Amino acid sequence: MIQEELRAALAAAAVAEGLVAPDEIGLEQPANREHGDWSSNLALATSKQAGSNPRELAQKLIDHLEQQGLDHVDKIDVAGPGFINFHLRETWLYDVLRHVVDVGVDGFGRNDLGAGRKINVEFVSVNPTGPLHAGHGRGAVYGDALAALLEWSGYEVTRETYINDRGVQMRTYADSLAARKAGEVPQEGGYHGQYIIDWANDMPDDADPLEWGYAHALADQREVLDQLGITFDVWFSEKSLVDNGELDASLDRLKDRGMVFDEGGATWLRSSDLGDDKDRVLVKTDGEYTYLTPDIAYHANKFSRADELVNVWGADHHGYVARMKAAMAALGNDPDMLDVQITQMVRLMRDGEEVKLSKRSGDIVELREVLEEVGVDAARFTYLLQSIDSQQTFDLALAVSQAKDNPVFATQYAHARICRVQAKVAEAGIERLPLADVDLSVLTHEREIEILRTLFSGPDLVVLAAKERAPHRVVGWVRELASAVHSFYQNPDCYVMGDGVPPELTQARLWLIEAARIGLAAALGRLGVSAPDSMWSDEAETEFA
RNA sequence: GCCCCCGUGGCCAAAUUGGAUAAGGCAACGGGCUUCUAUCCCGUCGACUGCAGGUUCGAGUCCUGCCGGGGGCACCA
Repeated sequence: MIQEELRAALAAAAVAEGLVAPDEIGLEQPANREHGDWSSNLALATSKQAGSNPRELAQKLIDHLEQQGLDHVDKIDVAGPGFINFHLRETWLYDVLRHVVDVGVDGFGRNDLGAGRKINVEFVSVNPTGPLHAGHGRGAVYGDALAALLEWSGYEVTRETYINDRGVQMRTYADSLAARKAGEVPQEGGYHGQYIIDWANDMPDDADPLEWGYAHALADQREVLDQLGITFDVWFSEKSLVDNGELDASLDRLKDRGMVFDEGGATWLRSSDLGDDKDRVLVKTDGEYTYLTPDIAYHANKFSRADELVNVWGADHHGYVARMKAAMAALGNDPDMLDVQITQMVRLMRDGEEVKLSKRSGDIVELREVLEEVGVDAARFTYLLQSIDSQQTFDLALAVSQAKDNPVFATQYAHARICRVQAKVAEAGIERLPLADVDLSVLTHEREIEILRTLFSGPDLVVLAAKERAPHRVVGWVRELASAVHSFYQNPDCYVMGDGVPPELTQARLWLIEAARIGLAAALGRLGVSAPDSMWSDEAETEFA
């Protein structure tokens, strides 16, 4: 593609000028179009070693570049402090269009960043002691979208969740169910939610509260995750690690490596030697393990199956990161291969009012209720709108509104509009000719060029988003593409067919919107959001007509 | 007290990970459109990027110290 050619040309120019070119030559698409289509900071980055001022150096480099007779390049100039700006002919964007059509929805954005490395993405991982809440939805959708993004980028991905199916919380939960079943109030520190009362009512008299409660909670969580379109490759049981001796084995390994000591009747991990603020208890004085201990065995297990680990944790677990990394280092794993992503909190709003409690139960709002109110597409898209580093406001009313300020609607609508135009054109008996037979050089309108430029930036953005573990960047991109499509669609000078639109232009525009459709469908698909052919059901359509 | 995240026009926010003149949306103001099936399109107004230093050719972005908001600091999970 064009940027490789330009990079190679810049590298050659640097050599010709007697400079050592940086490993990665800076080349980007400037925000301001007056600065050309591509811009390099090569002269700025090397002016020191050249011992000359950046603008003069840039001009010398340009002299070398101009001798190379580069494809698509119209002119090259120096700007600002010493940027080298390439102004291209539109022909390079027609190559972009052909490429997008060639790779299609499945191939668009696909890249080899991961080079087949195995990566394990662990998310959700909540106690099987109750339903998933609205807040859990963010981590769930983020983890799933991140996994898809990594698959897109050439990783071999395992989607995994960890079930804390043993220990104090499970017993407390079972006791709370039993208490409600007996018509009593759960003890201090027990589970007091409305759902415990409901579930206790459903529990058969002869059921074991621990087993029944576990199965019920798990089934409940799984049902909602299924609705959300999230499927795990592995549901990993904490209990299994204890039962099969893996936990003791990892504890022994820590002891053998001298990372453990006894004090005050408890067993401690020397985590303070490895970056944690303090040492941590592994085995309590009562002989019970802390939460950390099986989790260490679990992470060791994951490292035996994958090259890299990603954990998606809620903000309330951030204090736990340092000790887990320390534990991995203590076991001889590379703590840098454990990447913990912390999701900040979600505030639910409806029409400007904060929603704290469930309408149905009066408890915390369940994820199920969010899905019922806004649907899967809107829920997924909305959860993914912002970086997980910042707190989120999720407006339920906005997520279902059919207006352009609803990002989900606007984005899906762009896809639907393209489909409607394609259908309309087909109905008119106009057939789309093979791309090779179509002259794309008639695509010169600003709106057309904007779509092509956005499409071009997609694949690079996918790589960046995968590196940053930031699916919201893909959301931002697809919104931008949708916006470019709407502007094109709305502009009377850009009609695909109709009076005054020459057949050649119709043909070129049909391919243009098909390329845009591919970009939209590819990105939405990876985010787990549908790309509809129409925004309105058949009934509504009839009504409107 | 210590740790993590955030702080960008009146409000919600983006910024190619250190680039040029800091996107876009809401609201306000001024025009226009009624379509290839949909509540739109174009323009104007509005920002010492929380504060103070530092590094750099260049800082919203990196470093230090403050201020403000949220979350966390268990032999709970």
